Amino acid sequence: MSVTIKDVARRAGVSPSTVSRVISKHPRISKETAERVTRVMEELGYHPNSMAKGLVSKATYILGVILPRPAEELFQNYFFHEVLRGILAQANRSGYDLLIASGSSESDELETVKRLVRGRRVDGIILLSSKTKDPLIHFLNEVGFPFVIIGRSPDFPDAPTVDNDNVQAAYDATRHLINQGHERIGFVSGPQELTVSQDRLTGYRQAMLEAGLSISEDWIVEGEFLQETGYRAMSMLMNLPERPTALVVIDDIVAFGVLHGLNELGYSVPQDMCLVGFNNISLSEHTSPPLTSVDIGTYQIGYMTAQTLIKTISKEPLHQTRKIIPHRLIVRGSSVK
Amino acid sequence: MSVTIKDVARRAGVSPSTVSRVISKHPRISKETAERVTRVMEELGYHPNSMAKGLVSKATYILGVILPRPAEELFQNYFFHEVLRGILAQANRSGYDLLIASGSSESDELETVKRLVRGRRVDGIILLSSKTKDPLIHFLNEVGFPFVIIGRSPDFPDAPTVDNDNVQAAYDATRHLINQGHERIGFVSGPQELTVSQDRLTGYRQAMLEAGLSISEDWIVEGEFLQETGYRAMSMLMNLPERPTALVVIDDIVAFGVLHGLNELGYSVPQDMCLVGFNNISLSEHTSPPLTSVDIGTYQIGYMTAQTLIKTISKEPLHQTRKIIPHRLIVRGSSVK
DNA sequence: TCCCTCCGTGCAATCGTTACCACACAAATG
DNA sequence: CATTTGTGTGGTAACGATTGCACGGAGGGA
Repeated sequence: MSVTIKDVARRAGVSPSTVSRVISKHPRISKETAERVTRVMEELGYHPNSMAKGLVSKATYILGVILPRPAEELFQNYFFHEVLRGILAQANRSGYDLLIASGSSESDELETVKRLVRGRRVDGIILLSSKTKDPLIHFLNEVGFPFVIIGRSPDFPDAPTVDNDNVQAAYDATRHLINQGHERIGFVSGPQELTVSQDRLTGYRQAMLEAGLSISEDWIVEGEFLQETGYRAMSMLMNLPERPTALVVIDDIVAFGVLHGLNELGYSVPQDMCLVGFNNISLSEHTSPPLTSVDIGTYQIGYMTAQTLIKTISKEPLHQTRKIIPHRLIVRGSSVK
Repeated sequence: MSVTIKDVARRAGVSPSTVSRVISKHPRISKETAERVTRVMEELGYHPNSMAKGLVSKATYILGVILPRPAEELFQNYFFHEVLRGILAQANRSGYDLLIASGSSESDELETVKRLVRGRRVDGIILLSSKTKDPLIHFLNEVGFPFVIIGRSPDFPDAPTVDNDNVQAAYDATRHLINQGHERIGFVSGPQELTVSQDRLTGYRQAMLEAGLSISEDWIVEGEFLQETGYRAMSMLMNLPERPTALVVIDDIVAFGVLHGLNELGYSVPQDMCLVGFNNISLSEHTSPPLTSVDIGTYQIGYMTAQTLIKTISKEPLHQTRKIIPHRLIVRGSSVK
């Protein structure tokens, strides 16, 4: 049916082994033969059968990406998309394809990963979210399969990860608000079990403590990565007797919800409330007022993750198992009067 | 190394053929054997090697998704993401995985597709964008490889596609504005070569014509799927001597740019300008004012596309090669005074 | 009782590559 | 000139599954 290595061999007047050697650039092949074979391959439109190749070489040149489950409602659209672009770019550069998968429940997800690993469908796995007590990490760690986590996992300190210094990032964001003269600063968080929520909350507390400012626990609202969370948080916070004058918000999307709610109630940003978000998604530049946000180098996270995974697969030593991508506070209208 | 069908066979006291038959639910296998083998498979944590399987069966159970090139700057983040979720859901339900790929240039992209097809890396391909004179469609059509286009391709009317009735959708959006009493209505478009731009423009013109309203060509601005386009279009349109009082905007993202620009210049929506967008992304509910938008059933598009492709792969006849997903106008504050 | 049919299972070829081993021949060494 | 070293290539056995063919035994009909 389709053109195989044998067809090329016959047409070029050599053996299949020789063709295989030409493809893998074996040193002991004569220049003339190599050229002739290459020409024939192009003539016939030959491409090696990936499965035959994979069967013998035990490599698929596919990286698996496990998406967070939509069911958990913590699907960070915009963040995820940028990360994926970064992963894809680096994977392609290194000759890898990307297989994306998800599960509809935790056990389903684990089953999927087992299938991918045991069925040799991918050479390595990228986990896009990291929570504490993650059974996926546990499994991958146990069977010794190459994987990289985006974020960090306190339960498996040796697992390779790519992450921001989220504590420092939140510290910087909070510090920025303190520098503007704010004393009552609130924090709108994501789901507790995610390390990113925990870390940013820590950074916020640190900055407040260091500045000698006290935190009312009413100022800390937990939710999900959705505008609804921001909207709801806003109405709770604005009804407090002693309400904050500024907010650090876990994600720009959530901050949009806050902004919208404030607008609706006739409050003005930054006069009545200052806002700082995270992720610096492209829309943040185009709200009214534009949103101050911590740029966490989302694309670069993806890029670096793929690179780390590929190194792990080819058994190159990693000089550091925990890579930190630098962040940068982008100050815009939502936080300066 | 890893557990194979032979290990299972040995442990269960049967031949590898029998194990294979148990897996594929061959009818002529005794119930007892089937149960015993199944138990052993679970005990050993056996998963069939996907490449050995694929080599002989000539099926990979992988669908390829070709992303639009970022270089073209027509990467519709939010649209794409929802579609992908739909594709993924349906693919998983049918036992398929998803491989995503893109190219950095047109020829690179074609090369990637050739590699996927000829190298038997995927069983079928989904094209996420459809433009006129698309070399990918030409190639896939020529070699007779299963594929489905999201959108439509005027050059290949027989190719299976999943699409909206974009002419009608834009007609409805425009009609809605006309019903509100507007007479000078503008249109902010995406790249000309995309069929979606062409179709929506057609629908807009149709509605205007039918209502006996004349269109000034100054009211039609072409750009890309970016906020910048909206921002720029807005400033051009507001400087016209006879400026429109309402706009149909090709995508919500672009409409955000318009909205932001208007806010910045102190114009108010909907008093000074009414807006209708497309795609009804989740943020549209949370702008100030909330954005009226045509919901095109993005998730369902993905879902249906995967379903159609899988049918094509298994050579089931399609009762219709061109599937239309219904749209729905969601009226919000940006278009009613 | 004999033959035919059907059921459950094993044997062996096959899918398209890779990689080890062998071999012919040329060049270099003593 | 004999021997070693090296170069370019072919033959063949894997890799881990599927599948057509064959075969022994049980059951049913004549």
